Amino acid sequence: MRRAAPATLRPVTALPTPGSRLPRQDNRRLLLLDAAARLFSERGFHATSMRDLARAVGMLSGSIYYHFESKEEMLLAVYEEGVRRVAAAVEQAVADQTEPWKRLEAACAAHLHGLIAHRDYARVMIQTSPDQAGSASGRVRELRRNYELRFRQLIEGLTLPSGIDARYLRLLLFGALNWSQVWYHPGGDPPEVVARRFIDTLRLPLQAECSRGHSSR
Amino acid sequence: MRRAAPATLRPVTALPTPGSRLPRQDNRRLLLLDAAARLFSERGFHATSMRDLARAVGMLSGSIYYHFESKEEMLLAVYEEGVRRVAAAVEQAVADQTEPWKRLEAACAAHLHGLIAHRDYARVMIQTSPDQAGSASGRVRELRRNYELRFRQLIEGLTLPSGIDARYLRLLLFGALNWSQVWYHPGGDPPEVVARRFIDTLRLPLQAECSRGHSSR
Amino acid sequence: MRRAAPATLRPVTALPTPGSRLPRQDNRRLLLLDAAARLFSERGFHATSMRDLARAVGMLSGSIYYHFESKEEMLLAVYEEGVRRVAAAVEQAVADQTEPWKRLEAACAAHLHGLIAHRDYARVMIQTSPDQAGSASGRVRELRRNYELRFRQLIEGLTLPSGIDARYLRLLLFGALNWSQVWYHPGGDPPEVVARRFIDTLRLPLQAECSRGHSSR
Amino acid sequence: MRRAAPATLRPVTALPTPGSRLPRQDNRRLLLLDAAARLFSERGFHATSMRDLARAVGMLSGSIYYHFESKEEMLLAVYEEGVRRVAAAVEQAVADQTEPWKRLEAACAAHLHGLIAHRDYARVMIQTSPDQAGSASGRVRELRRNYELRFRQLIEGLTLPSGIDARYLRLLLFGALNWSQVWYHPGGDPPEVVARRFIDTLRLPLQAECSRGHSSR
DNA sequence: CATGAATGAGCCTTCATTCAT
DNA sequence: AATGAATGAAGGCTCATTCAT
Repeated sequence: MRRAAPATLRPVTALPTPGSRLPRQDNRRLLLLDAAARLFSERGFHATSMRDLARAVGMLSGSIYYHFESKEEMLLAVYEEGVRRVAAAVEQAVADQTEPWKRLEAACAAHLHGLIAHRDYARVMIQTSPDQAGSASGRVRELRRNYELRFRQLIEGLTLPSGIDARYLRLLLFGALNWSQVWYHPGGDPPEVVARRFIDTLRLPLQAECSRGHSSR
Repeated sequence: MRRAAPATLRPVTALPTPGSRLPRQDNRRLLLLDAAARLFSERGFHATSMRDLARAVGMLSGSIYYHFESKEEMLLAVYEEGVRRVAAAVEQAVADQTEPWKRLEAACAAHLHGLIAHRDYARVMIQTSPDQAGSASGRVRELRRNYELRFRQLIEGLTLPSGIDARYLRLLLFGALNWSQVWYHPGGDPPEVVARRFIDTLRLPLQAECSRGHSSR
Repeated sequence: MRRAAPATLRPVTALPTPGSRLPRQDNRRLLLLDAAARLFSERGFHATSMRDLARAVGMLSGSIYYHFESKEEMLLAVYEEGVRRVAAAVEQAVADQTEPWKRLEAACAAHLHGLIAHRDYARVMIQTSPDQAGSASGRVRELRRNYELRFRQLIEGLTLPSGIDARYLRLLLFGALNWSQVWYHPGGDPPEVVARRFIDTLRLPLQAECSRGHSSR
Repeated sequence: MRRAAPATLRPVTALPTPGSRLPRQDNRRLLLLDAAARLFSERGFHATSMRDLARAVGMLSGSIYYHFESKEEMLLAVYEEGVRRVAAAVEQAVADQTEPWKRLEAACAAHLHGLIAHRDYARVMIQTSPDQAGSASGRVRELRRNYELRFRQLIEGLTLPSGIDARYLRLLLFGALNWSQVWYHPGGDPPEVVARRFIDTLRLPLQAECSRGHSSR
């Protein structure tokens, strides 16, 4: 390999099928990506040095540059991998449902589950604001918007009582979900439960209100 | 080190009592604190250098050490000032109300308003996780807990329908409010409106549900 | 001093008048410049590290950056100082003469003397081609052209026999003079002698030819 | 290290003898040598990396080491090839002439022509001073002296007017010729013209002076 | 012949911090 | 209160080179 293609184009999470000969092609890049996700999420991007990253995978700092062009490229790769993983889970979860509230709940659960299951990647994804991503800020902004679009669509699919603004519902929900990274710690309720509680807090009353609103008119 | 009294013990934002003269002594410290809040919030703590801070107030980097013991002390000072400002606003807003939902709404509005009015300080406050605060991590954790306690109390004062968990309601709300820093930009709805929308999304249905629950029993 | 002004604007070579209080203001910058001239000329720009330079004046590599913005700025400063010194000597030498060939000879002697007396600066000046000066290439080109202009003028002042091209005479002479850095070593003929020999090789016959040409026509 | 036969012992530029096949063995070495000549001459030895060289011929940096033992060996090989090419041309040009001034003129023209025709090699040759050639400094010095010897002999063959020093004539001429690399650019006068102009500037008057000197004695 | 992957030293530069003045 | 000058460690990155495959 002359220059590593962007992570997102490869099935990075695909486990090698047992008998396959897909050797360890690029396992170091993956190792590095995992280390980067972990250290960036724990200490922050700027507080993590290339030497830290190298040490974490047992190589020398210069060797990283065989796999990544720069530290910033690593950040972007982590970010993209994070988005990729969570978005894929959400997409799949939504596909199994048809009822709008169920779809939203499934998406929330998958999103939350993703934030927790891929905690390192997700924290980088959430904490890296476009402004701080340097030359990758455009790409980061694009990835963010794309991902949010999914939730926008799901919420637009709901029937809401008058007086409830879909935009604020989305912001409320999205904020609440993402903030979970601040307080969630393994050992608490599993993500599915958290998601259901959140949705219940909003859905039951909203749906009720909505039905009453309809029937009373 | 020369002098540098502890930042947190002084009422740095206190307006001069009518007859007093502005405490000339330390207007540079305030300038520095503002610059730190702004730069830390824009670029992040690690991406801001002491030279940047010095340049922002027109001094040389070494001179900062007359006012602050270290860069980390500056971070903590910004953090504390942020908490101080927002907490004071919330406390005052709550004091004006007696009805539980009104109290919560007022607190949310004040919190949101604080996040926006003191944007620089608040962003530092929200983005600085205890883990990343180095030796100040204990103090940061303490400040966070204290502040959250206020919201915990306000929510415990509500009468909620069965099936709605107070804790998740708090997490939902708190997350939603704090996440506003990601999407809020001046020129959109003013904080009072945002707060009302958020509360409405939750309160009206919840209250209704709750009343029905009460009346049907 | 906040940021060092370019070397050429200051009377860097002026010895402090005995009683003056001009302290040692910036003596480190001068020391560094001398070291840079020496090392750049001995080993070449790229083969000299900032650590080498720092060691040569007894400081640490980072400290250099208080005096110079970058390594390239040092190169340019050496180059400019070299041009400044040699050009000043040439200018003064020319001023003492009126007869065209004498003026040229004086200029050559001063140029050669300059190359030898300020050997380190001059070698940097001669070996640094604009292409290799990076972002300073424009400035280098400009300095070169300015300096050459002086010789162009001096040669245009000569009366030459037909068939002798002033341009090639200039190139011949200028090349011969500058090439002296390759072969000159202290202990050989002093620069004045070298200059006289060069000029004699060209002048006597050219002048003779020229007179004959005139008289025979 | 793998193999890398010494560069200098092979007639690298030899055209294939009519019936022979092009020595397929080492066309990559030639390619590399050309690339090295070009890049070393354009950017300088230290500013050219092995990666640059590898990229220029479409291989990876490690692969160079099959053809050359080290970067310095490449420099020496370019240097030697440069000397070889120019010296061969000079030798052949001189062989065609018998009259001393004609021989010198032919040598100058061939030298100049060589500097221009093999510009990349020649610039490396001229810019690489023995001091900067590291462990190859001895070899470089030897090559330089040998080449200069030819010109020394040609000039000693001239009859010069008294007062003209053969040594300074040589230095003048050699410097002037070599300096052409600084100012020569393709599109100007062809090398033959430049050489004739230079020689004319010196010869005609010198010869005239000399004849007069002879006839008047 | 060449590659892929790594090494380890070294590069230029920036950093937070110190301290005499 | 602040500056000028420096420190020493660390930063991201590039380098020539190696070597199993």
